[in-house]
Amino acid sequence: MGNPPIVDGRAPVHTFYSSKTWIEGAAVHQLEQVAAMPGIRTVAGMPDLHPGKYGPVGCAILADRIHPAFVGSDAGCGMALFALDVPVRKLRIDKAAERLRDIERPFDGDIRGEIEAAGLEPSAFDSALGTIGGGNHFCELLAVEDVVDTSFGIDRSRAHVLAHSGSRGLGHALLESQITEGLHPIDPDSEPGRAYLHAHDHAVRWATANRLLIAARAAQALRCDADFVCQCSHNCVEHRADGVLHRKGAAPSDQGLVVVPGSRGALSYLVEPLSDAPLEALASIAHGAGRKYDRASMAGRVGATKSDRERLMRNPFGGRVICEDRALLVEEAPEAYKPIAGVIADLEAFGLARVVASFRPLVTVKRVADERGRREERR
DNA sequence: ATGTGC
Repeated sequence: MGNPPIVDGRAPVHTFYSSKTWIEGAAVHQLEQVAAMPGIRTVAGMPDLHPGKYGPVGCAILADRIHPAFVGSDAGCGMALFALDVPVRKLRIDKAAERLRDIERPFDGDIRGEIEAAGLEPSAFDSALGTIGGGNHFCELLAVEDVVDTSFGIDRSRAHVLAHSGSRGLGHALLESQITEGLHPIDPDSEPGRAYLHAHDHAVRWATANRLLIAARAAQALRCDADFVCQCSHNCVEHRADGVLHRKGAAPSDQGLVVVPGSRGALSYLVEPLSDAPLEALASIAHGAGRKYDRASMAGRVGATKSDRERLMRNPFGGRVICEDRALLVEEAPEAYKPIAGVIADLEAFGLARVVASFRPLVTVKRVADERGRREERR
């Protein structure tokens, strides 16, 4: 079971974090505000809970209607993990980092073919397919740190690739269209409800195709092949028999293995969600470490000098960080995130998941400046 | 988060 629910006439709020886990009061307040809204049935807060723009991040919300705000502006955002057919010992980190820079450039392959192969309708945002995007998105080359459960076939020697990205302009346009209409809850069985779910499902499938293409580009850049391990979305909504289930920064516990990434300076974990987890967790688990500090405060925390930036371009394992956007380099510093070990410990303590394997980052690719260096000029 | 903006 989770902690005793917060109950006072509102929908029950079940939380799955210990008293030792850093949770901002503002995030708990947002959770309680959600629970007080009409038509909300149950709310589940995960150990990576933190405040968000349209509501708390790191939670699952069961409601009678669709709340586009709970899905947020990046429907379909999620993680995909692949095993590369190259052993880590054969990789030179600096060479790999140089090669991986290329994947942040626009994809110059057959985008229309990729869209068709994924069974997607063309959209106005397809030119971004296969690219990482901004914010907390990344593509990471990893080494296996430890395999706790050998039954899933994780090979200790192989390098892995983890893609964290979403639906780019597609999901953004979807939320913008809802804001125009007043951002109110929608009956899933109404015509607008069906239209939202249709556009949402399209964004989720686009985001999935995006992650697969990012990983394929990474493998191609490293001259190797990639074998699929797992993938899921942590920003999405699902019309189920028991209601409308929203996951905002929450990974599904009913769709196989899940990667719960730490910051770019910490381990990431492959976990097996447990089928006998408490129902109050709403078929969900944490989606990552969760932010500890807001973006704006990070320059003051990690410094903004040249040597500060140089430190941020390495990780504590001797790996590399490719991020040519100075502000982003600082905003997404490892210090901005909670320690992942606590999040994993909570998932295990509350019976939500167990660890299969852990990974350490070798190269994290984020923004790369384009030819004209425009992203740097803005700063 | 954002085909990220005058």
